[in-house]
Amino acid sequence: MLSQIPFANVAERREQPPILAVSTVIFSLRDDERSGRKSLWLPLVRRTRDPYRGQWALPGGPLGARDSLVDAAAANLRETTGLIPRYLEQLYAFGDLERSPTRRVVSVVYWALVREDDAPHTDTAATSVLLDDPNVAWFRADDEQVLQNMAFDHQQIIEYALWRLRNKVEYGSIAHRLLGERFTLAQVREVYEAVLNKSLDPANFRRQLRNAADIEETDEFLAGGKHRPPRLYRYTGSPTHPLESENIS
Amino acid sequence: MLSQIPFANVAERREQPPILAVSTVIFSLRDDERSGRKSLWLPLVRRTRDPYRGQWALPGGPLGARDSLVDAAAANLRETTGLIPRYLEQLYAFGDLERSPTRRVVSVVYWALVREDDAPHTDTAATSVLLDDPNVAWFRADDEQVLQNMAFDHQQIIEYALWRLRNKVEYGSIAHRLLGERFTLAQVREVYEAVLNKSLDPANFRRQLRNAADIEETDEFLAGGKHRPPRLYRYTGSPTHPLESENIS
DNA sequence: TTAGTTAAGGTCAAAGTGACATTAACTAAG
DNA sequence: CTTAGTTAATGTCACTTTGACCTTAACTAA
Repeated sequence: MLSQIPFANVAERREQPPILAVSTVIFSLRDDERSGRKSLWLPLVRRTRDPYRGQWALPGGPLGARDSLVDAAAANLRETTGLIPRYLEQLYAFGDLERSPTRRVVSVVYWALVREDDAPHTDTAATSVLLDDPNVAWFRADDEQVLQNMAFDHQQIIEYALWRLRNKVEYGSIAHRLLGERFTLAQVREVYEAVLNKSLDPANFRRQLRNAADIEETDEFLAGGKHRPPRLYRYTGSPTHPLESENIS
Repeated sequence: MLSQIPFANVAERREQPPILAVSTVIFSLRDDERSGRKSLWLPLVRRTRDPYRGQWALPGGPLGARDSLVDAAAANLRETTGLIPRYLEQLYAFGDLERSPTRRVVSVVYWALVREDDAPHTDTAATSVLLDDPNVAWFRADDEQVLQNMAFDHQQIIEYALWRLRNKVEYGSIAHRLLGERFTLAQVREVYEAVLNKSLDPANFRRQLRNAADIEETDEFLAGGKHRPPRLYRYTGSPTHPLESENIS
């Protein structure tokens, strides 16, 4: 594997100070024809330079000297994908020696959930890896084909982000961030079915959600379906700890 | 506040690439005369240089070019405190612009739990801030006096580590790491009482612990008390995710 | 032998959970 | 206008889990 970047020699690059970078894993909910259910999708960018030129990678870039970590992640995300997430949560700092074949890079990775409306799923066709035109595309979060051919250690990063998502305790906050201000209980259930990848009893799920103190009913209903209009609810909780949900300045 | 370090000027230092450092928050259990219960203690080191010379700080240092993040944390810990924790878990990466008054520093912070035996609580007297001799000392994790006078943003870091500890889901693993291989159910209860800072019903706590699949009884008993000898138990669980418990190489 | 102490297990009412049935309120087909 | 289809919303019931408390077991020290 050739590289045009200096310090490709291991002994040499190890003497260089580590580079600091930030990357982001973004999840969004989307209809999935394959499973019939909603499922999780994430945007990736195609690398235009070595190493891993042409392969898919997480959006990210070097940490600017004037940005805090979370600001750098947000700025980079806007530039590369056009996405403006409302909040970012720190996932993990990856710093193994051999994670980049060129220079030593320590990546602070953030993750976020965005609503379907905020996520311009520009091209449905871009869900195929075969496409060679655009440099940003959305993929199913469990698309093995794509994950296994990612640049750097980004496959592990995405898998860890998924693990964290599935092990998030708070019911309401995830749904709220994927769905928006107001949502029906059935939509929340769809979120959980997508994340946990299993069906849930609608009646029991409703009972548990309503008892969870951080979800509150509104006076509005969602009309338009071919059935009784469901009531809309609102999320009233706040992040459990400031660092678990960083604001973007 | 004077400083002998270059780039003290804000405009200047912002052009410098960020420095990468690692620090560690270590918790250990210890008898506490004040509360009558066991409580959490942590080791701090006294700074011998500006900035914050003379104040207490978390053990830590710059990231060596040859070390992975977790190895750097472990090596630094050994050098500054003599402690060799069996595992480290990544807590958070702190990277705000103004967290160090001199150069821009991004700190990847780890945390760990160590058993009382592994923690050489050398000097009981060192629990007082007034002492001026040693450069390492142990303090109660809720000692406001000390926390409020810590160097850098280390007070917030410790508070976040405590929050994470209190919100850890797994019953068994925390106790196992603070106590060792074999332990009585009452010792586990003491751990929880110390961490959560409240009393728990011994009978109900026992019932719940025994039902938790990752704790298993042994054939041994702990003799020596002035009462019926309690049975010893063993932790059989494994970390929920590799990144949640990094091995030290 | 007895008092003191903690271990270990049991009881019982209250609360919570999972499986499933019933009624409510809309749309669309005839 | 009526009826079938669909999902919303609530209720029922057996079963499990929880919190408060009691009883008995097994040791030490006086």
